[in-house]
Amino acid sequence: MKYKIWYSTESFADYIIDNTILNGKNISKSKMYESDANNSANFHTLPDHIKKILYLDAPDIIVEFNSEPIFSIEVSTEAGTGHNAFQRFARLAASVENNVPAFYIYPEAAIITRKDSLPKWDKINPLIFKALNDVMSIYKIPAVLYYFPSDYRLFPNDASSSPNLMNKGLKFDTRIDYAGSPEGTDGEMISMFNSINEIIQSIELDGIINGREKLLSKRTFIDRCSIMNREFIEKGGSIDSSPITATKKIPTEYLLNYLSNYEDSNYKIGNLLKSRNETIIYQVDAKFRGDPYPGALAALDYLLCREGKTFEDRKYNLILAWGEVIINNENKSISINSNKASIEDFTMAVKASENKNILNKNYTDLKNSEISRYYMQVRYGSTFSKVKHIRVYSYFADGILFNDGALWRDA
DNA sequence: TTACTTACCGCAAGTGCCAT
DNA sequence: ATGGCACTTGCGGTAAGTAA
Repeated sequence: MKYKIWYSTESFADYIIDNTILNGKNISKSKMYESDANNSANFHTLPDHIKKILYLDAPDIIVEFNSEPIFSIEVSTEAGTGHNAFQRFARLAASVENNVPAFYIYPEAAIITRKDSLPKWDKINPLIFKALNDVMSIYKIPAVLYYFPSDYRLFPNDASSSPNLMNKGLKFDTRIDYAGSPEGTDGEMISMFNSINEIIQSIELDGIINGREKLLSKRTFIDRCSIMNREFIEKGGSIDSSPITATKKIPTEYLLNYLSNYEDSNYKIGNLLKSRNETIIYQVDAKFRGDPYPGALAALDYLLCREGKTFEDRKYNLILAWGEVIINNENKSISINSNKASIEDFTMAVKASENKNILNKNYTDLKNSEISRYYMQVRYGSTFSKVKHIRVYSYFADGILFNDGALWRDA
C-alpha cells in the first residue's frame, strides 16, 4: 500500500497531497522528467510505465499506487479561447489511453488587458467539454475538467473590479509552500479533491483494474460529467468552433489522387487510408512548430474521427496539413498552399533528434552515467528522444502534408 | 559562464459577425 | 455602411535545463 507522486512542481504535489486523503498514507515524491529530448541526464531513470504516459506529453502530476499510475493532473492558467484550451489535450489523451484517469484544471475565464482597451474576461472555449466527454465515451475512464478558481462569476461584466486583476482574475492559494497552486478552499477544487479521494478509496477497495472500471459509475463522476455537459450547452458550445473550424472533410479519393504522385511501378499506397471513405484534414497555416497544434490534433481525433481505442479504429482518416488546403473538384484532388512551412522543417526536426542518439558510440566511449541511457535507446531507439510535436504528430496523424512533401501510413 | 534547446505560458493581430 | 466586439489563429517571451 504505497503511493508515489511524480511531479514537475513540488509545491503543487504538496498541495494535492495535503488536500486529499493521500495525506497520512505511505507516500513518497519523485521529480518527473519530460523526455529524453529535453532532459537526457535523467529521463531514462523513470520507470517504464511512467515513460509510456510521457510518450505523448507530460502532465503536471502522476500519482501511482503500488507502481501502477492511478490518476494524472494537468493545470493551466491560460485564457482558454480558440485552440488554447486544447493545447494540453495530448497529455490528457496519453493518460487516458493508458487507462489512467486525467484531471484538467483550467480557468473558466481569465482577464486579458489588450493594448488600448479595458481589461476583459477571455472565456473558455466550451468545445473542450465535448472533447473530454468523447474521450470518456471511448475509454470509459474519467477525463474531467475543474475550473481554476477565479473572480469571473463575481464580476462577469466588470473585469476591472476583480480583486485579483494582477493575476488575470485568478485566485491562487495564499500559502507560500503551495506557490502557484489554485486556491484550495474554492468549491471547484474541493470538488476535485473529493473525486481524487473517490479514486483512492475505489482502488484500495476493489483493486486497480476493477476500481478504475467502476469510477465512471460513481456518483462523484456522474455528477461531474453532468456539470461538464451543462457547461457545454450553457456556454453555447458547438462544433462550429476552434479547432474544428480549421478542418475540411474531403472524399478520401481526393487524398489518394493527391498522393498518387508518390506512386510508381515499385510502390503503391497501402490499404489504411483507402479503408475510410472520407478524410478530415486539419489545416495549420503557420510556421512548422509545436504548441498549441499537437494538443488540437489529438482533440480533433476524438472530436471527429475515433470510434475505438486505437488510431486504426477511425471512421475518417486524420490528416495534418501545413498550409491552406485547396479542394479541386474537377480533377478530384487537392493542393496545399503555403509559404510558411516545408517538409524540410519536419525532417530537420527529426534529424536534430537523432543527434540525441548515442547508439553509434563505442562502448569504451560511453561515460558510466550514459550506459543506462544507452541501454534504453537500444530498446526504444529514438522513441523518447524526439521533440514532443514530432512524437505527437506522427502518433495521431495518418498523414502529414506540406506543399513540398508528404508523409503517410500504409497500414 | 555562455550558448543553445525544449517546451511552457500567454498575448494580440486578424477576421467576421452583429447591432446600430 | 460601419464600428465595436468576441472568437480564432498564429507567434513571442521566458524558465529550466543541458552542453560546450
